[in-house]
Amino acid sequence: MKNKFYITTAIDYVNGAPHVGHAYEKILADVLARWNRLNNVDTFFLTGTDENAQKNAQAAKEAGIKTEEFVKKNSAVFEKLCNLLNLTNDDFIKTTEKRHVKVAQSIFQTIFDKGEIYKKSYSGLYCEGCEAFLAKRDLVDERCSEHNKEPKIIEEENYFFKLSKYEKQILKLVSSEDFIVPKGFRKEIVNRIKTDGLKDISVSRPGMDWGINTPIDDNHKIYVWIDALSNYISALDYPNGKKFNKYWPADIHVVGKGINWFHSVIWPAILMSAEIDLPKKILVHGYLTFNGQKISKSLGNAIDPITLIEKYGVDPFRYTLLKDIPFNQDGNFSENSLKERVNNELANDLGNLIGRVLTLCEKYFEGELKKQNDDELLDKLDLCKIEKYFSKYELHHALEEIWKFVREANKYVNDKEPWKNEKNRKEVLYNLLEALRVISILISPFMPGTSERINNQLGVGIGLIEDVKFGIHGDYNVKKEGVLFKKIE
RNA sequence: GGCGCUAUAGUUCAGCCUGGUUAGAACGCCCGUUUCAUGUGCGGGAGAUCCCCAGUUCAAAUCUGGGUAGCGCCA
Repeated sequence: MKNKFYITTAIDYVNGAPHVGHAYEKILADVLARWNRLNNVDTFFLTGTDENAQKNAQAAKEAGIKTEEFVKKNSAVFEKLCNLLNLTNDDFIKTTEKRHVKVAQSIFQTIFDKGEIYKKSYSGLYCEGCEAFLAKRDLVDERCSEHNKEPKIIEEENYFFKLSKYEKQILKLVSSEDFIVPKGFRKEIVNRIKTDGLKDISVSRPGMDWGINTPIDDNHKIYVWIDALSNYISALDYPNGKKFNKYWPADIHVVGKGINWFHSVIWPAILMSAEIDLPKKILVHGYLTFNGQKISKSLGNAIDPITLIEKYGVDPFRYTLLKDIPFNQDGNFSENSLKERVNNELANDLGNLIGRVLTLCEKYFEGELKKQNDDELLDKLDLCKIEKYFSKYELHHALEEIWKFVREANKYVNDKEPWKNEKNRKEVLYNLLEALRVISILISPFMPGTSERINNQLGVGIGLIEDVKFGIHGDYNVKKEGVLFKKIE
């Protein structure tokens, strides 16, 4: 009874430019969104930016630009990235937007009215350099490791959310096999709750000049939990929007492993308190390294994905990220690997297959092929396996399975030798065209642009998963249009 | 410190949950072969102390315990 699919990415801080890791998360979500659309599921895909974070204000200050302008400028880069990545996101939420501010405040108010937000004084180690409280482990010789300053003990009043009240319910939620995937990340959360329990958390910050005011106290801004996380429902026009009624609860929140806790524990507790349905799944992915090195600005290797896309094209970029990185592990993205994959898998295996088949069709039949009998080439495709891999989010395995079929098709051309065997030439080529049509459908979530180019050459429209079988199309009129992938170097 | 993840051919990974054929694949390398095709395709070959130690078992890459290394999370 699955008739809708709501998927989100985390919203990104805009204190710097997007890096490959941002691109990876968005592509991952996009492939899943596209896959659901292929399966005729009404899909809503959301991504966006977290603009209210203190980090952004700090970065703006360092850059000597007004925070509003800084945030607007940087946010636009993230939005541009979404376009360049060819994402099918249905909306792009920015947390400075009115529609979001309204919702964040109303959730804060709801929880406050319920008596689950209360004021308490809090004392901690405050570093003036960081403008933030530090934990003991951040200290080296009693000093802030970054600023080499001794932190002050500061006492301030904050509003706290009674997270502790939800310990039992949250533990039950996160213990479920379906909620946090993959299971390593589930264990991490379950063990942590069992060991440390849940303590109330601060949900406001006093004396800040950037962020959303709490509805109950103008001296306090809403802290990240209630602010940023509520983007997932503010974008749907909670509480009465049509989209909210249709798409909430989220089917998948795609998040990096660093923010698993916030999504698996804090966010559900906030929703419980506000009496809103809970998301169904938190899909946690690992981190990327780039050319073998940790992605960090200080190392200067936070290579701009926009540059990479311009250099290599968006589909090779999408393909390589998804093929190279096992979804439940950290992975490395390297230009060298991209080059090898483009040359071998895209240009040779797939591109050449399409080239040779279309050339044969044009050479012997001028591109026109009437419907023929099934030669069982398509039986070599294991769609069930591909579907299984998608259901387990093992996209690199899904791709591998599709490529097995590509190789089968190449082998089939060799075995049948249609340039030699006139007798069954027509049948063989027709079966190959059917194979290409099916391959185009299957790769469309990963490489939508390439899929479209294949479809154009085959003279077919956009297909769905239900079209992945022999004999759907009828007669073909194909036209070869150059090579699909140029080799690199 | 606590918890979790990872460790398998030169490289990137699969297999581990549900122990049992000569531990699979891709890339790279070597050899053969083909021309419809993008120096493309197909076939074959070399290449692995399955991180270490111990245990369970008739049997361990797989299960258990301990270690080592890398990474992550700790509100």
